[in-house]
Amino acid sequence: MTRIIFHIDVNNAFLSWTAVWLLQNGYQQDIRNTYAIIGDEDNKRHGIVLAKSTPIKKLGVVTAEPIFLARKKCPSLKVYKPNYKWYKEMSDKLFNLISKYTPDIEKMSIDECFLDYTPIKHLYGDEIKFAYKLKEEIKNTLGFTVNIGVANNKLCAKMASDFSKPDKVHTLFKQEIVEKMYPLPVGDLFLVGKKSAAKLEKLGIKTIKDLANTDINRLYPYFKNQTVKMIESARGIDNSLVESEKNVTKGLSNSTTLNHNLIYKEEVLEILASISENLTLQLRREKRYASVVRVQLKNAQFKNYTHQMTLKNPTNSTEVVLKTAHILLNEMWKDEPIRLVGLGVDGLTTEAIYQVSLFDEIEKEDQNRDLEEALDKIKDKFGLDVINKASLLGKKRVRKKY
DNA sequence: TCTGGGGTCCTAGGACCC
DNA sequence: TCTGGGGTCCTAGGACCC
Repeated sequence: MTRIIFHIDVNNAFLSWTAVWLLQNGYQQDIRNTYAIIGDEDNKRHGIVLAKSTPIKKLGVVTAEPIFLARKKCPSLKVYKPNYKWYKEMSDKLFNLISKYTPDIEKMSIDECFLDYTPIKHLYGDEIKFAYKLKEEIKNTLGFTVNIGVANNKLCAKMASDFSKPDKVHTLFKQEIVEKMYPLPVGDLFLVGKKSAAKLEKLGIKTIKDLANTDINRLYPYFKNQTVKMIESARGIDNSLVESEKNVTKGLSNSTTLNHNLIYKEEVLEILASISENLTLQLRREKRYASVVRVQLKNAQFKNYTHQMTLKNPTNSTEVVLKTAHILLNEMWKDEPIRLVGLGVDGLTTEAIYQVSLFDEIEKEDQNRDLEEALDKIKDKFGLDVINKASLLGKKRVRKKY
């Protein structure tokens, strides 16, 4: 059966949403029509462009570009700070509105989702008319515009929603692939990023059509198990389903680039302590537990390191996560200036699954012993004094515990 | 003139077990 | 003496997306 899939994508999401907020709070001007960007300049050493208005896009300003470069292209540019709490609110409103029509929605990010129209077509009729109606409803009730791509699978719907912006409905049905998708540069294909595009171009593969017509065996040495998927994508083939179960996140993380590089391990630990509070608070709110803890460091040369550890029993305790992070930090520490500190949890479960059995008690003991060992290791390495100094942290809980 | 933050998925290699 | 092979789990790093 031929499927009908929508991809719904907010135009310049962060900028549009800030524009809506400003208008609702008495601001006269709609910043969507001005030279405006969303970015965070102060506090960070050099901010980057998180989102941009259509007028400033025309001056060649691109996402993720340093703000000072954008300012060179447009000296009159205005920078507005991101308001993530508001963005989450707008995102929820959008997905709630769409959910009125079907539960078959797969969120792809804060501002994008897929919708399977196939099972509801008999209720709402022609898909293109419905797409236009939905687009208008979003604009009129929420105050921002979206693009909607309509196609026979997720990949083509996603490609279609990207065609021209803003406030548009595009189709990319099977019979339109050769005409609408084949001429595009290969880097425009979903999942072909910078690195892959560069490799492909070296091989003389410049357009999506070139890739569609390339023999699998020729590319296999370069892209291994990704090869088949890549070539099928170029041909507009994608059988993946719209899965609402994917809306449940599998991991959480938080990282921060410091104002100045950190020299001391204790300073890094301080950041980790505060992040671990945030993350485990989120976990506890959602009644979820993490089985993997991961620490990320970026040095002054921008080299990234990660160390991770799998826990015996999933946890959402701040103490356990922080202690694990501390062990990992000790493993990784090279006495070099650190630019970014991050902490993440993975392998999330909805229950703290202890091995329910005779082994239960043993497992718990094991866990305790592991923690003891960890503490001992830390004490061995630094001595109690240093640890206490580390908790200039001002976080009494941490000091008490150590 | 430097270069954010939050995710997912894949790969390669090592440890460990049978 | 010279040393298998399959399976699973874990880790570190990297590519990609927004």
